[in-house]
Amino acid sequence: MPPSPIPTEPRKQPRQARSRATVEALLEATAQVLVAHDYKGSTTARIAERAGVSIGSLYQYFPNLESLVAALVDRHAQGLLKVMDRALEGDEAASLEGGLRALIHAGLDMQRLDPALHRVLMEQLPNVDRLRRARDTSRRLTGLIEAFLCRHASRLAAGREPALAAVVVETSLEAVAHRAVSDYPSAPEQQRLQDELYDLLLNYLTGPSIG
Amino acid sequence: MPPSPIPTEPRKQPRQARSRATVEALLEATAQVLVAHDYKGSTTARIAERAGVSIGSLYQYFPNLESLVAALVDRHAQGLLKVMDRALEGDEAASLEGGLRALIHAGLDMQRLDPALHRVLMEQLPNVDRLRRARDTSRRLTGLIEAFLCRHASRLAAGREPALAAVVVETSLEAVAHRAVSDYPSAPEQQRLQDELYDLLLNYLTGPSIG
DNA sequence: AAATTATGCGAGTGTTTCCTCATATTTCCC
DNA sequence: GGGAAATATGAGGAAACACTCGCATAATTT
Repeated sequence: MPPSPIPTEPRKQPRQARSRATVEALLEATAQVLVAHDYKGSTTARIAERAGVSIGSLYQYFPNLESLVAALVDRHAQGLLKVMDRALEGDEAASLEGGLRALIHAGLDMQRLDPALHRVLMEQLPNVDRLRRARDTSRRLTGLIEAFLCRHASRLAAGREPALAAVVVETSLEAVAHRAVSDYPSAPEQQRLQDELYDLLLNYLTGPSIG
Repeated sequence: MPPSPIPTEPRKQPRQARSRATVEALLEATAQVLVAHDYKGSTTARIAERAGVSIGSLYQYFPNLESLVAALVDRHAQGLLKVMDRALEGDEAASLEGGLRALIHAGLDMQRLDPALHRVLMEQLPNVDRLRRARDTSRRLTGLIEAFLCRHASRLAAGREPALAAVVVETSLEAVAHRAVSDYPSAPEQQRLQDELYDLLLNYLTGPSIG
């Protein structure tokens, strides 16, 4: 039996500055508790306590725990898209090589924004939510990359389809960046992995297409 | 505050055939419940019920819920390593190209063994356990790949270090295979992604090293 | 400054969960 | 066949949980 549909719409909008601060504190506390205790250990009581707010106030703005997490996911995804968009629309992206460098830099930044939070959000959310929202941002991310590749279609290897290549690039970029940040914390190690990532993607895009 | 240390050692060994069947049923039920309800919804009562066993019996062999999941993780990891090992020790791996094909095939098989279970185990486990165990198998997987690359060191691009390359190969292989299986269920789509993956890895290993 | 609206509070309710323990049944071994 | 060891049982204690509701306080409006 798949999990039942859970309402994730916010209960009401904060109107005064005071309540906007409360909502903000709740979101921040949710992030912290999520990181500290995993999804399963994240309880409404803990979140309210961390936010310095009463349980009642929490339920004033969020109908349930899931909606709080959903709001956090949305905000985080917004940040990711902004980072990636800036990278692919900047001057550096005029050349394929420059764009790739910017892309990799952005990929690492995405992980570094709040690596622990990123991890929990990507990995631990209940599947319903996670699949819908995460896949949606992932798709939009892939779309951005595809547009970038199309702009440099002449540089791509013969037979390398931008749509498919974008999926490959996005997936391996995120995975290697993730691993670099979480498994190789030292700066020089990260730099070497970053260089390898550049080789990986550039050779793939411009190298011979065998498939 | 990081999650507290939780004992995950099995409580006692089953001696008779009957109890070995009980333990087996519990593990199988854990897998099923985990897939059906996510980690957060997986309760001891549900697992025992699914296994056709009483709660008491569950606690006879496992000190807590986490230890059950840990046992399942170990068993699954064992399977993954076996699949990968067979691929890299077979005749196909005599050439770099053949080995790569076998590697990719194994990577996809790893996902396909029990994709839903694989997913939950990879994504939803509490961090303590997950980090320790998953990272360990990941490291051993990387080790297998590194050994394979060393055997074909003469084919690698100048400056391509096997140890570092193995990390890149393992990470992107797993990520793209994961995505192929879970996002592109149709056979032809998976085949195309498989071909792209081959290009990605081969061009990376043998193509020019810019870094 | 009174009335109205927005916000904040937290003890309490009903449920779910983990896990124990006293007891019953089965298997083993002499 | 009989005693000992292994295994199975499930009611129930204790704690944790999500969420409500009646009331207090603060801000805004009139």
